[in-house]
Amino acid sequence: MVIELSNIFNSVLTNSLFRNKNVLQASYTPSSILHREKQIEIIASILAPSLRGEKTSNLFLYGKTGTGKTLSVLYVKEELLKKAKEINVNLLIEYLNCKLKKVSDTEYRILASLIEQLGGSIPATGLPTQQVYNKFIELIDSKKQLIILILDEVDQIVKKISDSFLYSLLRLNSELSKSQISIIGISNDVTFLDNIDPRVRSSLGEEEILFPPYNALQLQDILKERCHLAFKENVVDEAVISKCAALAAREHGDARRALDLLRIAGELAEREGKKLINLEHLDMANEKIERDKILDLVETQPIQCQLVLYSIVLLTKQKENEKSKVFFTGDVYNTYQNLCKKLKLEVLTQRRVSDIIADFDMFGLINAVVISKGRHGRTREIKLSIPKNIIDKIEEILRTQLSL
DNA sequence: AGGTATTCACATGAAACTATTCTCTGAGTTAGG
DNA sequence: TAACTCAGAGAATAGTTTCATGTGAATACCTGT
Repeated sequence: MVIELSNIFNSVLTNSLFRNKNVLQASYTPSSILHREKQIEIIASILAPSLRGEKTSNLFLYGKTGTGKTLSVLYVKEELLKKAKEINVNLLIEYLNCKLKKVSDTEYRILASLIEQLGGSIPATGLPTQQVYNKFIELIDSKKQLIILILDEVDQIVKKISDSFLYSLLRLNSELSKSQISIIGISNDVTFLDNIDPRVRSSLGEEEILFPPYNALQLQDILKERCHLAFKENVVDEAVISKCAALAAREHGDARRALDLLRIAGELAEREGKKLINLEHLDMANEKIERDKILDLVETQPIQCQLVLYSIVLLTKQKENEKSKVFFTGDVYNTYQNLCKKLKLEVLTQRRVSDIIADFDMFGLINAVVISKGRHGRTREIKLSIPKNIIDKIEEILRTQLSL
């Protein structure tokens, strides 16, 4: 056993296709950012006055995931800091991703983590929020300086806390005497600005920059560049790259997705002991990403939702051999009820189950269309919209999680 | 035959309820002066 | 005495139920030919 294992280890060590896998990870910051020159230029020109010690406009960046928003801001941040140091200006730029679990839940935690980043400390719980505010202000205002606050995924804040928090952040300047603060908001929800307090809107969106999705050609460029660093010579050929770009371009031009795809394809090829990545690996990788996404979603659902899903899976299997392959909300609810009784769980109302079904529809797990069957009422026609092989896997997961 | 009314089986909305989490206050505890 | 800790009251929140209202077309029911 020991020997076999060491064989595996050794083959991984010697046969690796990768030169540096990190390059394909989301956290990696490339030295040059392709196809975002314009955006970076605009960001830089908006933030540039900070080098003269002037307050800059608030800035709002939006665009779909994987379009280089975070990357671009962080790049400008580094460059700005470098320059600021050179000419000796007191400039502080803080980046905070509001989506991180430990951060995002409450106003308190956001402030706390901001304070922590600024070098202060605060107990994890127990203090009144106002006091945390004061401490925050005190910390910022302790000396004359300019602060630029980058809030990644601001939409999360609003979703979880309401926009009043943003409002007070934006108005912070009036409470500061020595220093000044500007805020950069990043969001991948394009409609975000439309449904928030107009006061916040006008003030956060003083300047707005849209990050359009990459097209397939641009993705190719990015991939090529990274491939060079990530893989050894002759591991990836042109066809693979262009296919990879095409796949990702279909997913609203998500560069992160493209890189993941390539990395996973590489890992798969490596595991097979191949010397180069071919198109099949890419397909497998694509499928794997898709599958992982779905399975993850299924696994993290609360138990009642899982039960509803399980009912749907059961019905799908049952209807497989019958003439009419469709079934309706009522059918799902019945099966669900039976399952609940069997498991001695409390039964949710039909109203709720209806909402849960609507949720699954939104996730894309199922396809539910409202139809009218005339005299026989109105209901949803439900279909699982998942490849067959994954359905089995889901059934398995649900069965173990529900201990059926 | 052609038109109207009914009716089903849920969808969809709003409000109320509930259990859990979060915030905040003051009492109690600790430690340093 | 100031700083810290912690329990419990009160507020916020998410998940759910209750109540109310809406909906599209197959079907039942007319109506006049």
